[in-house]
Amino acid sequence: MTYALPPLNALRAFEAAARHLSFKMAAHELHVTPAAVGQQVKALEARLGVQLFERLHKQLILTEAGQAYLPGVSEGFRHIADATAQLKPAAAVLLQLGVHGSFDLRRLKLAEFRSAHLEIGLQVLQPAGLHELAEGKVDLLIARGLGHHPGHRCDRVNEGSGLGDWLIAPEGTADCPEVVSFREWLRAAMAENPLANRRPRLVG
DNA sequence: CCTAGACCTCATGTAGAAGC
DNA sequence: GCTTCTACATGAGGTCTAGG
Repeated sequence: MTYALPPLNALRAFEAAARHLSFKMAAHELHVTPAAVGQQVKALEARLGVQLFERLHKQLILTEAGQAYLPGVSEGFRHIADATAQLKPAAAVLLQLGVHGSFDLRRLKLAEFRSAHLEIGLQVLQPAGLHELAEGKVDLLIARGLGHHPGHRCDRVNEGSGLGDWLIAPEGTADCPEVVSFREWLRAAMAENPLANRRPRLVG
């Protein structure tokens, strides 16, 4: 059996834009530009022959057709997400951790973290910096002395010591369960080994 | 009224993949 | 290797709102 489906990227753009009622917010969620979202939605409308949004200035409104279409599309994506979650492979989530060069990884006891969180496949890239985070090469970054970055959540993981080490994660994923788990683990490990960030050491 | 900011549209260019 | 298609980015421009 085949399915007469519109392009899934266009559906994602529509679904995100309909939820936020904003191309800009949808673009932020999907990590593309507003123009890309607008083009995807426009292409979807052309393909369906139905106008899904009413474009007002500084405001986006779902047409009746859009309102009728949205629940089914959202439900479809939810089904896909559920089905994906039910696969439950050994490491359902792959987490790429970037670490600045002078950080001593050995005191973090990552092997214990991996044992405690079998559902998380943790991989480490060192040295890594904001460049790697921006390019998406890493999902999280342990950086030194850098506490504020627009669009990112920065949590200090070793209170009260020098420049400090910060765990930086994109706002969109900062509250994901696996990220929260790692953040808590990191804080606990840093509290247990307060000297972990003071001794530059090459690893590898 | 003027200006800045916000948001979207449109035209154009780029990059990668696929088909020939 | 060339062409086509898809997806996306960039930059200019239009329109509205808010503030001075």
